[in-house]
Amino acid sequence: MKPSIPQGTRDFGAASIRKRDFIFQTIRTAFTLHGFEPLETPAFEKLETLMGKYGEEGDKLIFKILNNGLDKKAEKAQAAFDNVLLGKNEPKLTERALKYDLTIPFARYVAMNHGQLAMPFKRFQIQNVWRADRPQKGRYREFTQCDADIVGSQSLLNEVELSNIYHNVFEQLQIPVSICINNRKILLALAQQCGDEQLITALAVAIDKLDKIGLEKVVIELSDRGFSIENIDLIKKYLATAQLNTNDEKLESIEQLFGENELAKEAIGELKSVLTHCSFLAIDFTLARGLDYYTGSIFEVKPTTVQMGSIGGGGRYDDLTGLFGVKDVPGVGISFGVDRIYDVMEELEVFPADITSQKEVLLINFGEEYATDLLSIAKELRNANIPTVIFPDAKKLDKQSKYANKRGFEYVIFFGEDEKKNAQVQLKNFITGDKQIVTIDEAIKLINA
RNA sequence: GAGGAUAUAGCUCAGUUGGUUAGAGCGCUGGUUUGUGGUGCCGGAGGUCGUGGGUUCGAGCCCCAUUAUCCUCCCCA
Repeated sequence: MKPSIPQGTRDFGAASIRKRDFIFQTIRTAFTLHGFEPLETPAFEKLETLMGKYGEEGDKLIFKILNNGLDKKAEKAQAAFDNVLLGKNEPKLTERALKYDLTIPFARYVAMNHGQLAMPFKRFQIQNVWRADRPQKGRYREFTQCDADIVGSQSLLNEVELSNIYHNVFEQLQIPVSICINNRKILLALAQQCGDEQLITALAVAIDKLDKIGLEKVVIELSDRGFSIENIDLIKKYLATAQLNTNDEKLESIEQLFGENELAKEAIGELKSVLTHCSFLAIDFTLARGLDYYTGSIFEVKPTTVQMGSIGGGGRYDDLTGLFGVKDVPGVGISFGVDRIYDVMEELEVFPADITSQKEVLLINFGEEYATDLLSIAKELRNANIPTVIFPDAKKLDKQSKYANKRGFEYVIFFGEDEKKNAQVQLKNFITGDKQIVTIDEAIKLINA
């Protein structure tokens, strides 16, 4: 058979792992410096833990794991399978699923352990998640998320801290981004004005498309969804804020639009409070975000110079653990999409040059009789923190040298008959081509220089 | 779920209106200095043209089906 990997997955070679590690390190350091503690949860959860948390679409995109020992009757299995395809829970066929994001498993963890956790609880989590989505540019079926959440605190200071993490990390990674903020309460207020808070989902879906399909088509979609002409007129006025340039202008026009609406006043107050400390944030009243569990601030990060979907997102949820029977644990969190960040950085060519080159040394093998010497040279080099490879076979020297060249060793050490007589080594710099005969200690100094 | 594109050597691709032994670059491999790589020069291996049918005297090229991948929309990181 022709070897291949499943759709939407990737292998990571040495070069890409080093680059990915660079991103992970940057994010992990920022999380740690802001006092978040690490957490890991299983790759798969009980299906019931995940189902119904991501909306109808989300349920279909969850990777379900087939049970072992399935019912042998074909019709029964088929019926169960059809249920699963409809996005229903079907314990006879599948009762576990790969995790879809890090937030819901985290909520499950908090709900299970809230008695023991020191509140406010701050955790970060860097793990893979899986989605049975159709892969395309910047979209994978297995990808890595880096989440930081704070639960057990209503304070907007948390929003400020998380915003600062976004700001710091993308600055360090040298990705020009716009970090957008909005507040779900303002959308809820808009739904209220339209006569029904339940309309928020339909409203959010339509509004979110503004920059993609344009105002006219949004209006058409809204009217298809049954919004009245007066309501659409209101929504149009609301969307007009997207044209304004500054946060102040946007806030002002929204204030005028909503007047004395309590929710709107709350939302505006919260936005202003966060903006006081984070002037880099950009208000975007058309930002909606699909996930239903957000209730307050919502964030989204987009690269400004590269065509790519959002590379980060998050928001406040007042009752995430309520889904698991634990009330009154409000929280707020953000997420980084490492895979997209990687693609963006690759496109912008902003990976530091030195992460791909390692100061490694190759010891040329002149034959079995030198094994003991090579091992002790290697030991000295490694004690000096120099990654060292002993070429295992006494192949021709040009073969060994070619290997050194191909793998990108910075130094090669020759230790053969002549060198052994003088208790020295020949150190060759494979970048410059310079050779010199020196003692091992001198070689170590030269390499570490 | 809807739409579009592609499938030829290990990789990236070319292949002209269907016409003999299907090409290039890179990579791999051997030699060019029998203790030294990268650049040069010479040589070599490697493809039942995604799969299955059909049209034709003849198909990499045309038609149908199928599978896979990529891209767009939906949705998202």
